[in-house]
Amino acid sequence: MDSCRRAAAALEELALLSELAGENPFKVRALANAARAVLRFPEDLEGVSARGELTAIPGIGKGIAGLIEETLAQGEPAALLELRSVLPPGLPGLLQLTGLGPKRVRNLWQELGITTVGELEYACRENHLLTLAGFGPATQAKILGAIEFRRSTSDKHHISTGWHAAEETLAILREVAPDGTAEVAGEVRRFCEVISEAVVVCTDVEPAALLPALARLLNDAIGDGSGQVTGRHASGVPVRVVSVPRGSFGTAIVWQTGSGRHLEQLAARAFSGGLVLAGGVLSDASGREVECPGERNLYARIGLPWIPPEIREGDGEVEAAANGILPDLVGESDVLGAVHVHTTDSDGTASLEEMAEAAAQLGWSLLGIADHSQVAAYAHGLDATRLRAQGEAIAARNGRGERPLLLRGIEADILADGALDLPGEVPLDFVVASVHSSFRQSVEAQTARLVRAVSRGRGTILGHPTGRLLLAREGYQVDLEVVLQAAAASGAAVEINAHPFRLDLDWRWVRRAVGLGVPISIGPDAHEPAGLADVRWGVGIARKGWATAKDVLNARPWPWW
DNA sequence: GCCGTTTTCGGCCCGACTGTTTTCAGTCG
Repeated sequence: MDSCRRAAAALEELALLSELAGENPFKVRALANAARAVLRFPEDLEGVSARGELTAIPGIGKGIAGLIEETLAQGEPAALLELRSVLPPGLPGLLQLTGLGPKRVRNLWQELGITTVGELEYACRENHLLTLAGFGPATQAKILGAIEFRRSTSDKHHISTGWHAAEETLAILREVAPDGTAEVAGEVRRFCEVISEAVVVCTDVEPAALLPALARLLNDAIGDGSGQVTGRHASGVPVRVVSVPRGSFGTAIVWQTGSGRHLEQLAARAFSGGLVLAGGVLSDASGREVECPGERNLYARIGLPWIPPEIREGDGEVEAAANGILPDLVGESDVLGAVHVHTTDSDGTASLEEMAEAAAQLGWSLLGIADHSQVAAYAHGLDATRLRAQGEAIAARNGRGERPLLLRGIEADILADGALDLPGEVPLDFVVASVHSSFRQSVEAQTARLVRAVSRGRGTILGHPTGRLLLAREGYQVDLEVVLQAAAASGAAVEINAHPFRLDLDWRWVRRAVGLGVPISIGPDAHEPAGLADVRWGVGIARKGWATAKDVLNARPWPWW
């Protein structure tokens, strides 16, 4: 499989650079298609190549087969090296900015010599872009805004990135101190959608061994001499490791996990009980440390039950804990399955059967299939005929009594007039109403479209209700309060789209939805079998929003079945 | 660059939106 990934990476970069070089767009697409085709190819390419059967793979012809052979033989095709030497290395970075595509990047480079984000920003501030045909003041301002947005978010990371950095750090700590304790803390443990660092607390690590061990994983790792090491994971996430004595672990991990407000409230309770909680240490009146080897010890010392990390935001949880009314949060084991799953019928990489099989392996009893609707032609969206055929395949499978039970759904775009792109009169169990993010209308117009989609009522799930930071562009903004009210009135659900690169529902809105009785639907937006596990981000955010099992659509029988 | 028995040439992914135009190019999903 490694050969597939290498070939796909080479073809993908070739497609990107060819596009910047102004190649025939159809050739560019052929390269990109081929990259996808080999990535999802189930067999190692070395053998296929040896048998001379590369061109049997759909999307691979003589030309691209040659490129793949070059990649297998010498690492990278000559054409890629050639393009890299011709194009400035900063150009692909410019493409990352919203509003800049290959044509404009190429124009900026050739006409103004701009090859880096820094040069582009300078040119915007000096009004140089106005001299280019097709560039006006609005475009220049938009580009400047995109640069500023990127800068303001460059130190923010999606939780999945932080999660992986933390897990790799944990693995190293467990290796160097097999008898010690090491746990994730901080924003990752609180399940913040967007994190700025990954924190791990550990015990029993030889102080002299800590830095060298972590330096294997982290760039620019430095120790502060008191057991704390900081560095940067390859993904860009800053990592901080705090090493403490066993007796201090409970206090330390509470201190490193809670938000500032949560800790303030804990400190206030400690103080009223004659204790001092400060600087990650709990002390008695005489200033002596009160040992707490586990979190429960600390909470118990200040008269509280253990509080789940996800809700340690200082948002009422301390009071609820004191009154014994903490919610019994939904857990991964409560989830019966997932909705919003794609197959090869649209832009997924696995068939209906393969996705169902992967869901069965997770022990799920239901799986909601939601391929794209016809307007999403870029994703090979389904028209009425193909949707009906898929529905029949689903009914046939369900008829054989196989598990999981498959639900017939569709991810339908909300069209410009607010209607859903539903292909004809095809029986469906549910609809994911998905906001087309290229629709950048006023807040009122966007909100009205969502309200109209949600008002279809039961069986409707509102997908992409809002962008969190990673997608927070103007066009996504809607008045969620109005939309949630409409959902509450009509019985529709609101989806936490838990795609690994975005979470489309801020936990504060999850909590509001729970308050209004609007069901939360957890959609992994999985395009491949492994993606089904991404439902964990949805569960985490649901927990963070104080959702219990009864609040989550996927954790209970659907009322409209 | 890939594909195809109605095609070996002429298609290939469509619709909405924005900003720049004054009929359309570029971007996005």
